[in-house]
Amino acid sequence: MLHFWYVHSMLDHIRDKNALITMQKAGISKTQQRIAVLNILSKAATPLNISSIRQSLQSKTRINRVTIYRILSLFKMRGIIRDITSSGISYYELATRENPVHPHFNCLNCGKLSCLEPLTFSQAKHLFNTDENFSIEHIEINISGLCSYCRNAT
Amino acid sequence: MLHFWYVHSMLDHIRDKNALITMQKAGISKTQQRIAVLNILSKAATPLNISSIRQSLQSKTRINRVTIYRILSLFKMRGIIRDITSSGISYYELATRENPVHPHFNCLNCGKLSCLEPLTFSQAKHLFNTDENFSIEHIEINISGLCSYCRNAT
DNA sequence: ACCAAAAATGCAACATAGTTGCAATTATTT
DNA sequence: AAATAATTGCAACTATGTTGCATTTTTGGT
Ligand SMILES: [Mn+2]
Ligand SMILES: [Mn+2]
Ligand SMILES: [Zn+2]
Ligand SMILES: [Zn+2]
Repeated sequence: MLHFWYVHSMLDHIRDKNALITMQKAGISKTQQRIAVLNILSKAATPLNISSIRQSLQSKTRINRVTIYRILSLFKMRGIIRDITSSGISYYELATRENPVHPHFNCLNCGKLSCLEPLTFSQAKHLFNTDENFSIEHIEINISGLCSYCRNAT
Repeated sequence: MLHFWYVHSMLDHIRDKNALITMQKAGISKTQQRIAVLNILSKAATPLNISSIRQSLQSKTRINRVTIYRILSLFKMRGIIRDITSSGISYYELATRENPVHPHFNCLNCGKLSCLEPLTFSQAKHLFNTDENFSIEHIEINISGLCSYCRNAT
């Protein structure tokens, strides 16, 4: 019989190792706090905001509020994560090769942020009449409405 | 000879009248503070954030910080204005028939927010593989990079 | 494994955005 | 013009985000 806790701790172990490799590659020190933040983001199914990250963290690692901001800022600079600001709130998600920039859907009822299928940069760029003199560096698309759960739970 | 100040005060007068008509139509009380906020937004060439609105206001009308939030919130509810949240900051612009929802460009250097040509809702909606069970209510597109001024001023 | 240097964290203090309850003021209605 | 209804100002509060500096942890060399 396969024990749930066993599989779980095994996955955690793999994640820890991946976290270390990521930081190795980025050339930054491997601290307890950074590993913890990275693990939470890699476990997450959707982008997380600061308060979600904080909640997930405080049950495991002792970590200061300021430290989380500094870690997220560093990770972003190094291209390890990217942030999405939807309706004024910053969310964070892993930025890997397999996970390119994509639009997001924000449920107006439950607040959940979901990832949508990616649009290629050129696809998106083609849409905007920027024959103008803007040099586009980033395109952020946030869609809002009701998620399937909230729509059916009237 | 045409006097600058004369044309200016004439335009101000027209704006005041328009503001009153707008609030009449919306069925809300016509207060000094609301007229002031509406005039600032109708004068603006680009969407304004709270601090810009506050700065423009304090030279003319005495108005409390909280009141501005309440007015903007009311105007938004009544469809008089719409807000754009680009990189975590809320901006406000007039929402008229002649000015439909459109993408915005945020200069990463000078921070200025510019309005881009509108995309029709169906055009935009067509882009996203939302054969999924989301009901789309709003599509927000924020593009960032360098504006012409900042790009040429290297 | 140990030590010094470098880097990261924790803490306190601060800044700004945004919200709420309630009393004072202003707008609307009669 | 007075009564009523609505709006505003004020104080207090929450949440997010930033900075300087002392303490702790990590790193790299021995
Ligand atoms: Mn995503
Ligand atoms: Mn605009
Ligand atoms: Zn929902
Ligand atoms: Zn610029």
